[in-house]
Amino acid sequence: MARTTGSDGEKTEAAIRAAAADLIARYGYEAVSMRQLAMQVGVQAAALYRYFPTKEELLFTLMREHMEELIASWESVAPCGAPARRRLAAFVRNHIGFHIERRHATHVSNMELRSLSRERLTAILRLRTAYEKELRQILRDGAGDGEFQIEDPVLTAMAIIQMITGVIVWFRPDERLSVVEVADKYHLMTMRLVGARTHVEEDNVHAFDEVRAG
Amino acid sequence: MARTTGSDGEKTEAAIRAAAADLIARYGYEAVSMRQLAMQVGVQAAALYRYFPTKEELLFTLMREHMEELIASWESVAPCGAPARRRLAAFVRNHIGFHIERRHATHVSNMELRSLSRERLTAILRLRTAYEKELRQILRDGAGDGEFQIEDPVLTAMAIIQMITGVIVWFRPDERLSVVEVADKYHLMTMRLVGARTHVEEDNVHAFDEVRAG
DNA sequence: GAATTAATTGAACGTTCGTTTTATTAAAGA
DNA sequence: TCTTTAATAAAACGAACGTTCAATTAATTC
Repeated sequence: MARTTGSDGEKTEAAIRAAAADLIARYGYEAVSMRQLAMQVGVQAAALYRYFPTKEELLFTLMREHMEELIASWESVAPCGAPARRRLAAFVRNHIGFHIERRHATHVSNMELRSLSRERLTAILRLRTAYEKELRQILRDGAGDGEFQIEDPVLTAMAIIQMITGVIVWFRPDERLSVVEVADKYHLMTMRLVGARTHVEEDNVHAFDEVRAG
Repeated sequence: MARTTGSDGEKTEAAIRAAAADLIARYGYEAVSMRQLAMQVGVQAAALYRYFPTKEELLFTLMREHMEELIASWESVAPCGAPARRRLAAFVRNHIGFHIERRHATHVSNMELRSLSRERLTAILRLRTAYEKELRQILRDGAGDGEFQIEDPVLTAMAIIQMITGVIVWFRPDERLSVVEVADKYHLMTMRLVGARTHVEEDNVHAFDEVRAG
């Protein structure tokens, strides 16, 4: 056998990415073999090497693109000139919406850092740090304005990120809470956490919800 | 060669546990081979099978004992009759202290659930749920008393656990913050998160700090 | 319709995996 | 001291791993 009828490089590559994110999120990078991945895609293992030179390069591609898309997503909704509490609201809501939408890819990006080589790990961490700096700046601005009560913006940023990223561990679609409801609750908890004195409703731009629900 | 001079079963088993927690935390369960583990211990791979029948049983033992010790640790410091805000303080401080002291084992327990068989996974999740229920009850009690402002105790418990467990991702000893300082900061953030109105200082039993610093 | 390119198969490579078996030596007990 | 038991080494097992290569066929181009 050789080339199959209806075969298409673009479709195959997309199928590989999707299957890889799914399998790696579920079983872990090391536990998933190239043969298992190929079977999920519906091809032989050798066919994967037409699209990705090594297994690790495939992992790296998934993680890098996920992080780039996360940053792009934030840049597209960030209310730059707005007060800190509104920017924080937008950050939390975008983060939760993005991560719930891409649970598999997020799981991979969060869990498989140790499977990357030094240089590739550095590249991913650079992206992650850039993203986290956005939150730190919001917290610092809010603390400076007196909107927030924060002694340690770096530690608080860590705590918030871990809290709002943790949603993917337990959230399952079609359960008691919708994405918007979950985002609402985390938004409220975040505002309390940073000691914001204003009402949450005022800060809710609903930009994310409108776009995603659209 | 065969039995080596000075060899001792108890010491070897302890060395295997320590090396396994260290290596698995760093590289992941699937990525660590029995030969690699044996080399770290200073024995041949076959010797490991005198102490653990399979690789997975070794992983399971590490995770189960870690969870049991976590629960025992909480039971030893839990101020049962105390008001909710003091119990919450004790919970957060014990959790952070315990997890920082056992970063490797915690990492394993949090990251390697997917490498367990069905039955073993169930056993670990049962322990984890039992622990989380303690926190949920504290939140419910506090909400009932009016000490806390919480609409969704289950979701809030998840958020708090993820936040305070996340400390092991970034915390390194010998850096700018001590364990007690980190616990202080997380305690304060948690109290804000649950909408506690009282001052944090009153709720701080310092039991954990005294025991560990002793 | 012939030539070229794109996409894939099937078989094979050497390596490493978890695990088992057997033999061997140190320590403990009589 | 002799016997027994505890602890380990050394070698080997079949299976699975990531990856490569040559052959083969579908789609595209001329």
